Amino acid sequence: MPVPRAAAAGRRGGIPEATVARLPVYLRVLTALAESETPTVSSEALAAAAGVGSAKLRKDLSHLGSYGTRGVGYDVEYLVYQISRALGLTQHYRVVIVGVGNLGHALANYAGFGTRGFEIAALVDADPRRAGDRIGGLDINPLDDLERIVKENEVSIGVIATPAAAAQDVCDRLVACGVTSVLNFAPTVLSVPDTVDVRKVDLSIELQILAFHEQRKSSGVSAEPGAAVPDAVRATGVSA
Amino acid sequence: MPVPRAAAAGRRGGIPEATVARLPVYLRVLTALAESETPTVSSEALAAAAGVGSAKLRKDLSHLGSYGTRGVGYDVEYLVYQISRALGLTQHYRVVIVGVGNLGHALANYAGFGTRGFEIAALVDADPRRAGDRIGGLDINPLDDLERIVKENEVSIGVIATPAAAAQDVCDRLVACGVTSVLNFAPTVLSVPDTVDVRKVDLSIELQILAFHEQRKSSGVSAEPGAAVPDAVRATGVSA
DNA sequence: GAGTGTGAATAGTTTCACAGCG
DNA sequence: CGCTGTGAAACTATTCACACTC
Repeated sequence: MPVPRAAAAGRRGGIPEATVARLPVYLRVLTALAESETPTVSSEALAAAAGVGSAKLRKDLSHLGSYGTRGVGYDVEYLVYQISRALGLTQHYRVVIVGVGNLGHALANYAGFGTRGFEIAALVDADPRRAGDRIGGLDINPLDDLERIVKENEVSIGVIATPAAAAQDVCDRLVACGVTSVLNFAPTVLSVPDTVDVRKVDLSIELQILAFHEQRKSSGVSAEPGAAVPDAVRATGVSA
Repeated sequence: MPVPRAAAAGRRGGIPEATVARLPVYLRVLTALAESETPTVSSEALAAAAGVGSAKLRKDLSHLGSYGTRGVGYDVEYLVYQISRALGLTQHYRVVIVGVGNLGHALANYAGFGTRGFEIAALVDADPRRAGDRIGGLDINPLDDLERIVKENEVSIGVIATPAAAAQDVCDRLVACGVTSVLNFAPTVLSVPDTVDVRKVDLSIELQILAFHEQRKSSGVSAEPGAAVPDAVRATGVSA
């Protein structure tokens, strides 16, 4: 079924999404190993520390290139560098956090933020009473200054930690002044042009997913009895 | 076509993970619709509001049963009920939050927590100076009381918001006293028996994933032949 | 006519298993 | 030998397109 459609495998940029999502985990483990001066790791050991299977790990790394040594494993330092590079962490990204409530506060203080390639350019909040306060060494700016801040600092990533009702508006403003990646903590679906990437982090969704599995454990796993309605409807086609 | 081998003919609990992860989004949109007293929605409208394609939405809902009406759409109230039930939200879950730093503080105040089937049974922190403080109407308990609290309240979900160094230990203790679902905010891979579900929420991983895509935008995206970088989008849907 | 529900086609991901290098 | 790198197989998920119901 030809019509190969050039999957761009192997070529630059052809790293599968699922792999990209795991690279940061490997990177974290490798960084810890580097600090304890471990020179090399096997796929087996690295995979165990990252909580994945070794075959998956090797396949993931194979998308970056051939950086292991057969019979030995991977050089820790070198692999740290290669993964950082693949993720684009050799560049610098400036971030603006909008909304300095409890969550924004937590984010502003989050140490891992500054560590690798990310820099908080500014904190912004709609509440004028908060403007001028400092958190983690950073001033809080009024929302009106958002556009100026983004442009002056060449911010490329916006973090939205506002209430749900404000999120789309803030997002539109960020996008309008050139932000191309958004991390959304507000419980809303944001709509953006498809040149912009949005990732969402949503506590209540995570809890609900856990609830689903939790429920399944407590009720006999065999069937799904449902509450009051006979739901066995599963009309799986007519199966002839 | 290779031999199919004995596939999942049995169809057990049968809702795909990917679907489970989206149901909470649909539920949120539907809840909003219910509040604005909209009686029915089409898959098209609901999908748009949830940010997915309509075919995907219909397929997702079809795993719960046949709850739509052809030519009309879905009854909002009824669908809210069916999704809630499928997710196990008709049951009640008690949650303990361990670690009341900035993030734990934010979580404790998170309104969405109490809303649907979840109840924060207790807050726990290792710092004895914090014990006795109250946040959002809840006392902070010393870490030593963790086991007692979990058992007395029949906690089934543990939320870990401690520093990375403490996370595995806290997790082990939670698991030892019967917690079967864990939501981990600490930047570590937790290891648990496979009877326990862990979901992780990790800010720096999300940022790194965004960085990857960001990098790809700024460097000439050489690998993509057909799709240029049409930027008419720059001006769309914004103003404000 | 409008819009759901679903087989079939396609795309993406994980797992297997082993060839081959150090 | 041990361990990486990788085709091929198995599985999971998305998209298409249309029969069928209201």
